[in-house]
Amino acid sequence: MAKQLEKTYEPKSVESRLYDFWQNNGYFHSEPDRSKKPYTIVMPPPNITGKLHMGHALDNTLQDILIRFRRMQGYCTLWLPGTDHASIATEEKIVKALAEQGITKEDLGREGFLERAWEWKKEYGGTITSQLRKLGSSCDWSRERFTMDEGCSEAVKEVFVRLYEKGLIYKGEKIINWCPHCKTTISDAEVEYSEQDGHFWHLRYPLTDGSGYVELATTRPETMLGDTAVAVNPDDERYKDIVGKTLTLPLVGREIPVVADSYVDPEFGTGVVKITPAHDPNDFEVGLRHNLPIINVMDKTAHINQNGGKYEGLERYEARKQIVADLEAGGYLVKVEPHKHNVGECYRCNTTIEPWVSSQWFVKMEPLAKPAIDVVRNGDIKFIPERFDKTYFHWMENIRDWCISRQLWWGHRLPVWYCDDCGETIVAREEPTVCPKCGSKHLTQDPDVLDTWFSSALWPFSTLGWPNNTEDLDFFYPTSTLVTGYDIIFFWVARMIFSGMEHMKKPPFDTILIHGIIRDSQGRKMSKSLGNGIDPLEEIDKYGTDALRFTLATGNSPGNDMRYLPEKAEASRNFANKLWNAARFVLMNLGDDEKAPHLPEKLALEDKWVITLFNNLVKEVTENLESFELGIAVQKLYDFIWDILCDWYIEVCKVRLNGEGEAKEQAKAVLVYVMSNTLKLLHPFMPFITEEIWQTLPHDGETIMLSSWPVYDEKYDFSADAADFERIMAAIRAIRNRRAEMNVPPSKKAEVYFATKQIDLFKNAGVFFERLASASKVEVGSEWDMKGAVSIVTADATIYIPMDQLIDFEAELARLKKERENDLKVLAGINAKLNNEQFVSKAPAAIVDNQREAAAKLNEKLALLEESIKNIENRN
RNA sequence: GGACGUUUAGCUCAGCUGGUAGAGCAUUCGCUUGACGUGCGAAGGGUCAGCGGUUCGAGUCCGUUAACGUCCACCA
Repeated sequence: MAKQLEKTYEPKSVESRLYDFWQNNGYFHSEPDRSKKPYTIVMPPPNITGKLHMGHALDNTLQDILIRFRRMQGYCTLWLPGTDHASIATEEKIVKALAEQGITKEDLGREGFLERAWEWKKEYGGTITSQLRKLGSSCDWSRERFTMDEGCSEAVKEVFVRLYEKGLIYKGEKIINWCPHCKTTISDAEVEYSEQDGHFWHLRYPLTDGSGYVELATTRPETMLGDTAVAVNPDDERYKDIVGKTLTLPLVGREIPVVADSYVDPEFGTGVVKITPAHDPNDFEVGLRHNLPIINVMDKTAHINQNGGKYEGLERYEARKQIVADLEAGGYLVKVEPHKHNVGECYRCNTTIEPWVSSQWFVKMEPLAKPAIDVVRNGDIKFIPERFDKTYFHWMENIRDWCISRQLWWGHRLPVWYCDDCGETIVAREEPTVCPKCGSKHLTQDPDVLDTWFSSALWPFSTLGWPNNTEDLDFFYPTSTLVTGYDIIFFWVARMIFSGMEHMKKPPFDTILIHGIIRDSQGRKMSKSLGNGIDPLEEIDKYGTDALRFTLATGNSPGNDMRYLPEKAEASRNFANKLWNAARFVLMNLGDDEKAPHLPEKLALEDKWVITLFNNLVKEVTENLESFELGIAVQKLYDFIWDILCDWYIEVCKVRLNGEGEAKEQAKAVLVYVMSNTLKLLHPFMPFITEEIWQTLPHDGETIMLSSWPVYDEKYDFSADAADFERIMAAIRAIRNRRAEMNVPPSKKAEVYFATKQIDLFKNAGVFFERLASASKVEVGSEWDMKGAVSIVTADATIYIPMDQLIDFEAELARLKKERENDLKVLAGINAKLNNEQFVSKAPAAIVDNQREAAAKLNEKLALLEESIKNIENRN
């Protein structure tokens, strides 16, 4: 015996050792190799604040499967890893940590704070990447990048300056989404809407001339402090007379005009809308059209500011209470109704967003969106599944300018300076020393940083060296496949596409493989607040990395969510163990000096059968992987390994392995060949166990991960032999089936007689019936007179087992009749088709032939069945 | 208000370009068959949500209805 494996597979003793082996030998590393085609994946960079969760596990498992597959296929593969600085999330974490020490970030100052932040990054930023290693991720760690490293920062600056110079980045006084908790702007994409129970406060605003009042309704009464008009629809007859008049704003006393604007829906409410340009996006638009003043009544923590008069200093909801009370006291409140409405919240902290007018930096989207739409529309970039292109188009076609400035410290600072003397704005790659306009040396850099997604949008090329013309960039860009969840299509995917088109003039990737999210066993989203998250590292600890990966890949189809059930991981663990034991069996039968996997000259029938199936498997799995049907591929591997290889092939091989001589050598060779090549197919999914086994089997090369991917070969298609072996299998199954029905234990052997036209085939298979169908003796002839024996009818033979005493003849008769009834039903169906001229003339010939054959076989079988029934009925 | 997704065995889910349904788990029966009880052999269980259509033929294509879910949207 050459080598021995433990009885059960122990992932822990294998995984870290093999990962180190791969890494230390540089197997993950990649250099441009012009003799090969490139296959590139850039890893969606996890946040440095992150801890590995199921989403990461799925995302990276899928990427690793694709990369390992292509690497074995002979591509020059690069999987480029990295992390994201996650501006808001990280800053918040550090602020919290500081708070525990009683320090605010202002105490430290910008410099001091950033120093802390970098220290924090150094300490915790590597957590997630070390966890990714536990998953077996075969990325090129020597190329690990960080969105705020020198190169990425240079790319960010370059992009900012270029877009500014093209007029695609501008500064503007606009209404933006303000998070009073994070104290920064966020982009439209970062606002999440949720329906909430609120109120409709009906107010009356008196006309200044004393001729009455108008009634209107609002969900946010506190914003009235900033009202600068009231609007009605220009076609609304009811209010024709008051357009142009002024109202006196209650509590404030300001005179505000009544304006006519088609934005107002006369059917809704009273048809009158209060206009607060500073605190509502629609009102802001109306304000622009009518030249209304913008009165900002809130500060950045959503407290009323000095423009709010006596309400100054009140928090917005406190102010709401006060104002409603005062309105009521003043007779301005008509009524209050309950009202459900959509409230925008910050996607990071869930604080209600305050629309706010302020001066911010924007990316002009329309010119960028167009090429990004085209490249998906013309098929140069494909979503898998396709349906996500609809989502993408809808978003891209309706996109508004992207607010990119953030009032934070952790992130890429805007490369923008202002002249203290003349107010000139200077946008430059390098810090300017003098104002180009007035020559002043007093320049101040804009304090804001950029939206985190601004840098990740550049990820596919900034990580390859852009803006420099590097060899990497030239070879590996455009990248190949982007693997990510549908939840960040807008945040990230869309922005990478327009960035790639704008700066590289080429799409950043050709395929976007979209996956869903992993839910808990009840179908709920895993979340911190629910505490229902499942830690992938714990699952790895329990079942092994391969089992987790296998679980995530199985039964998962692109774009769809998936529930994580521990039972699935257990099943995967069992599968790994099954494979392990199959390998143990093979090894047990090998000598010390086995040759590398090869096929012998002479092959037995069962060899041809398994080789044919394996050859087909190679073809199918390869096709599935190439078309991103990973779940289907892994299912086929599971079925092949468990059902074909273990349950059948190994079992029939035992016959030869227990003997000696050439037959034994053949069986060994085929076993090693099939096993070792199957391991290759499985390797992308279960990298550790396959490597561990492959190494103990005879092999060429250092590692399975660099071995060559099996290729379909026509000369290994022995379909006819395979079909013959299937006839034997069918007979074995039929015998087992009948014995089970009759409750005969396997230990009770019995003689078996075959009446068949294929005498040689069944004669040669005699040993299989002895081994797998509890036969004590096998006789084959063209017919047998076996009255009283149990008879079993298959398409190719009638099988008699003389176990008279075990038979309940009545039950047996009933069973046979039921079988006959079933077969007749099926036959009737087939005949109906064959008698249908339409079917015969219109269906493909192969299908028709197939049905004719099936009918002929059934007829034969029915004749045999009929005979068996008669035999029992006439037994005396 | 739009758009999309899901609805297949008790549970969780596969099912690619249409040819009379599959897996895992669960259930029932039998098994120390020298790789594996994390196993072996066998069984039961589905009008593929409803209706209509296209087709020789539909879980698979089209329309429609219902339930659930997701995303998008400026109705104060």
